[in-house]
Amino acid sequence: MALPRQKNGDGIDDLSDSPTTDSSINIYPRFSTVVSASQSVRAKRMQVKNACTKCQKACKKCDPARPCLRCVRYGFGVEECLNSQRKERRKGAKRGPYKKRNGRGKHTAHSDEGEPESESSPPPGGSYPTAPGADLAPVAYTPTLYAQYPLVPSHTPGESGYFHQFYLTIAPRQESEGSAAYPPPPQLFPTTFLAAYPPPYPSYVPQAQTGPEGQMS
DNA sequence: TTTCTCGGACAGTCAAGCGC
DNA sequence: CGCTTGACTGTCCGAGAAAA
Repeated sequence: MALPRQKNGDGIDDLSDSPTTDSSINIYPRFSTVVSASQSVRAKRMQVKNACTKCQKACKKCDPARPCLRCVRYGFGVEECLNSQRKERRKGAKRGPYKKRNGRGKHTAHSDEGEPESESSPPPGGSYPTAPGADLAPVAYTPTLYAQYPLVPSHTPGESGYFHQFYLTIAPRQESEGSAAYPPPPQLFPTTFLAAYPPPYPSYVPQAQTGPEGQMS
């Protein structure tokens, strides 16, 4: 990476760093492509477009909300959780002649080898498959539930705020299929999140699948 | 044991170059 | 002029170090 690092980081760690964190639960997405438990291939990593200055300095995962979850965890407010500034791109750099590749196709910088673009890639909006066997599924929070939490103000002028989004990573299945074989449900949120947004929460009622995506408006 | 630091892999962006 | 390529820049994983 190209950023100059400063020794006096903000001293903040990532939510998922601690070895005590239940690794079967992520409160925001890490990888865009869902990989079944039987596959050992790692999915493509997701990145936010613009990390906040705190996460950037600490080289830690950020999320689009402001304050981001990491800042929420450490008690930073909107005033401190600021978008980092991006450098202007250099123009006029000369390049040598292009090497020809075998075969044609869409942008192949990252997909030359391996299977072709599969339908399992989420659409640009960031929806996740909910088909049986999927390891990552959106929690079907209703607007009612979202309304329990503070609206995250948008930094884009004219754009209204939005809610934090949460996704659950389902733990790998046991060998023996069947509902009885699932381990007991893990704690839904890390204690740090619970401290920031204490219960009670309305109980989650699974909704009938009406489409490929969870219901959220 | 927990928190912090940071090297480097990975991902996204976009202008130069290419070919129709 | 649209598509491809690859340089450039940002994000953040994950391992090791430091602190409590």
